[in-house]
Amino acid sequence: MVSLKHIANDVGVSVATVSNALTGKGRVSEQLAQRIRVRASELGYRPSTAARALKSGQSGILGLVMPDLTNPLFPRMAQTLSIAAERQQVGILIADSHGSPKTQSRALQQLLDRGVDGLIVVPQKGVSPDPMPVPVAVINTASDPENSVSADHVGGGALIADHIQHIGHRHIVLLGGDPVSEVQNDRISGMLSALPSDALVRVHWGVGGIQAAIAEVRAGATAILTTSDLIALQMRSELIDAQISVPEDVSLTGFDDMNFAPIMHPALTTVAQDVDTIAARAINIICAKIRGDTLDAEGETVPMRLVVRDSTSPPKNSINRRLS
Amino acid sequence: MVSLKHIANDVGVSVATVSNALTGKGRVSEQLAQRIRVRASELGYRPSTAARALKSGQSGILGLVMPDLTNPLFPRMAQTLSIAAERQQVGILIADSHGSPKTQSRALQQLLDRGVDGLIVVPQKGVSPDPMPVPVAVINTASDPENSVSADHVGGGALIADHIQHIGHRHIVLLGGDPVSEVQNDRISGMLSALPSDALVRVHWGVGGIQAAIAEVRAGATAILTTSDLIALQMRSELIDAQISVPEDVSLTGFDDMNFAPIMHPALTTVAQDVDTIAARAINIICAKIRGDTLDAEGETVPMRLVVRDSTSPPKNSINRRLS
DNA sequence: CTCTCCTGATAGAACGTTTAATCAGCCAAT
DNA sequence: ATTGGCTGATTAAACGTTCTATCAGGAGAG
Repeated sequence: MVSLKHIANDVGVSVATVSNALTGKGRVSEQLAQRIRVRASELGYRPSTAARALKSGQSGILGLVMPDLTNPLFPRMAQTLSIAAERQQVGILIADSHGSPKTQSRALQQLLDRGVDGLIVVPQKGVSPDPMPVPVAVINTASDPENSVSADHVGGGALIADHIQHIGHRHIVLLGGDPVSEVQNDRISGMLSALPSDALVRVHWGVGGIQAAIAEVRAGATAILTTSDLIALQMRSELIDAQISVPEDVSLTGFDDMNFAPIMHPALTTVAQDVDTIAARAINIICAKIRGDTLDAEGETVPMRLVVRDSTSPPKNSINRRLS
Repeated sequence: MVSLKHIANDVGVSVATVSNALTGKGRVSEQLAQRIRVRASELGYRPSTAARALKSGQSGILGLVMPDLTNPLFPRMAQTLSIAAERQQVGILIADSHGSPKTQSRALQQLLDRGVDGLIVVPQKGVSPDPMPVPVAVINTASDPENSVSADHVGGGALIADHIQHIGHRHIVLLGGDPVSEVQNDRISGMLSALPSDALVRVHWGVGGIQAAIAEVRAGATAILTTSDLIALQMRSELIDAQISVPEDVSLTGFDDMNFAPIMHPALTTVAQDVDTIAARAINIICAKIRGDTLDAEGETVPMRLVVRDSTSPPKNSINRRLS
């Protein structure tokens, strides 16, 4: 391990001068600085982050807490975060909160003990984290717009519902996974807001909802809007069993544009979260707070993007309905 | 930030005594130690990892480098690693190498600069990392059995091929994604090894392989064995278009047991990596090396597990074949 | 009574970096 | 000729922890 002292001895100057030369902070003649820089790189000098952290009180590390690392959005989130973090010269320490609020706060504590400079938290359903001694950015929660960055789930729901009503559907099933989830509720309410008042709309939840949806289709529903690609995939399976074809008999949509959505059969119409923007914005919020900057109204939600594929089409009997 | 010095002043002893009392290393009378511990916890003392790292030269942090964080195995890997790491009191710093060997070595360098104590690397296809100044555990590479832990891809291939031949298939297509991938080659060769010599076997690769497989099915093939669930899903789509039903007309298998495999239609027969064991073993290797322990022959591969679901069945004409 | 041994506690250095304070020269201005 | 200002470099302290060496004091042995 080659330290400032080694370089200092080697070049024949003091440690402080070496430090100044390398960081460009103090007063060093340009030629000496040059000589030091060259020698440092020759010796393969790497500054000790531990020493820096100790002296400055900043570790240059951010903590990332997710409720469930197997959440399909985690990979993309992690990737974008790590790229954005790399650009800002900070590292990302991950922690899993295994879905339970208790382990969430334990995970937070662990990260704090590791000396993270800030936290990025995707909170449990309905659990907002306690006030923390370091800056926090919360993802996918609209509760505290100051610290949070979230996809516009309501807008996304509206987007896809508008697409569906626009191509002529009037008897529609909305299918959610878990009524406790704030995110899923937002999506459903967004859908509801975009559907015309003359439409016949039914909302179902959970596993039982899938069978209910099939019954609804038998009763004339022409579209099923789910709050997750996973639910859509499951629904698709049941529809095959029930001999109902997509999109001829019924249109089907997902949510999140997961990896398998484009290669489903038919390719799934869905709505994509702009994970990149969300992650980048979260990093920005955190870094700005750490530097003490006042950030200018980053609180808005990030719009979602409609991805129309093959699982939606006008209802086969839409013309009849319009004539009636 | 409350430090040893605060506690020392508060209790009226020296810093060294406080340190000894809390770590239990020096010689402190039990009653004094008790008093110090109580006071420390009252003041909410948290040892500074930075100072510890500086003094000891160990950061207590492991680096995890993956070729692509959107890889579907990453979440489970990250989750298990983070749990195992938590148990061993170490943190996990993630880095993405975006698929390119160049950024892989940059990512490694970045982690080293952050002072990680060890590295867990899932290397690029065919790229083995340079010798490193810290212990390294390589995942899914059989090249260096000393440092590496890998799923038994060959065995997994054999497992699924054996299942297929066992239920009567004799005309079989093997479908790989990328012939450059060592992992996929292992899987294919495992399949080949388990198929009886009287079977008619064809191997196809890449996107063109999907159409080739369909042609093969038209020519009498009764099973398609892919090297990835994603390929299987894609194949499934094309089979629907081609009016070929699964598993009645053709059996289909995947690899990896990804999240969507059980909810595909029909639910996909596949082979699961024991990610938990792999991750735990990687952590063990790293921690043992860091402590300087000699580890006892952990080099073996981790067996895979066959998951039989609904996408495989005996070929409809298997009886005819057996009679002939 | 002195010497040694043991226990319980302390002083102080060290890890590598940053930074405020200081200092030696040198030139110009009073 | 003393003062003041400037440049280029150094000294030393500090961050919080660990750990070796040291020390005070009491007990026991000679």
